[in-house]
Amino acid sequence: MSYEQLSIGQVAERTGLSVHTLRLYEREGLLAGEVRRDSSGRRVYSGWDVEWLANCVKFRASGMPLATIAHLARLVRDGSGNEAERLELLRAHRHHVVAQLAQLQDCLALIDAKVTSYEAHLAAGVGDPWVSPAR
Amino acid sequence: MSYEQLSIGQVAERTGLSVHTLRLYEREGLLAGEVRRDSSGRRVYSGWDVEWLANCVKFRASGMPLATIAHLARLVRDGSGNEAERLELLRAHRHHVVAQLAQLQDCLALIDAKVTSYEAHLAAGVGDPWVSPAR
DNA sequence: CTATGAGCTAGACCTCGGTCTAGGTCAAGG
DNA sequence: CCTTGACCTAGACCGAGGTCTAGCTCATAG
Repeated sequence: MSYEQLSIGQVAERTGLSVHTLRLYEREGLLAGEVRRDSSGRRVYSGWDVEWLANCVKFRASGMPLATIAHLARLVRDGSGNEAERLELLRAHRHHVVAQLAQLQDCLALIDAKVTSYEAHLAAGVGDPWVSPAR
Repeated sequence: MSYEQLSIGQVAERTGLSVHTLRLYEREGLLAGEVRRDSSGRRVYSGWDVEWLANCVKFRASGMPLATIAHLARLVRDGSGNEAERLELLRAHRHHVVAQLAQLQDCLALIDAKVTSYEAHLAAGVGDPWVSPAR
């Protein structure tokens, strides 16, 4: 089984992150497998690194701070024996995500109410649905 | 009908924002009704302002930038005649929120998969479900 | 009369997450 | 040989969104 050998530019392309950001993430300890270097010091990523980074992108998109991802990465890097801690971390983030979902649903309901009322307003010429009371 | 007269501290209490943040929001133009002042220059908020701010909080929680909220506030402040623009702005944000919901769902699926696999791992002692391949 | 507490302004400061620059190394191609 | 382009490091810079400080004005309570 031969591992893919990817340059930072290729990884940037497939993860959607910039090369700058990839180097930042590495400095911040987000990578779960230490990055090897070729003979002239350039980073060599594996396909597995790309998968891990794709997960990082999702974690970021769901509001996980870099420090937390770094924490998780360290646990994974440290190998077996801390699975309970990883699970705990994931569950904590899960709670966070579920809370965000609820908030977004809530906001969506507000928007939909306003949109509906503006549509009615525009169609029928009824009063401004979001007006400050005269004072 | 008598309007409520609220101090900045009371508004902070009921919106969950700090007084600092309330003043920031005002400077940034997020308020849809200009804030009056009492005889000695202190801000006097109405119940309507609090409602508006509660909406702002939801917008913020769903990722709307301050500048966009300020834009919406300006439209509302300017009064009738720009309802179509407000509607457009709300619809744009709605799209944004829906996209975020999808991303969060996606992330939730990832987390749930990992959580499930860690639980199985911990219960049964099977292999580390998130291990870097040996290399 | 004075001390306390809430509010005021202007502006400094902070964190987070990127983004970009300067100045250098290296390999391949014309 | 020389240019081009991708990569390297270290570190500056940036925008967003808050948060806090200094120094002031008031009103109320003791």
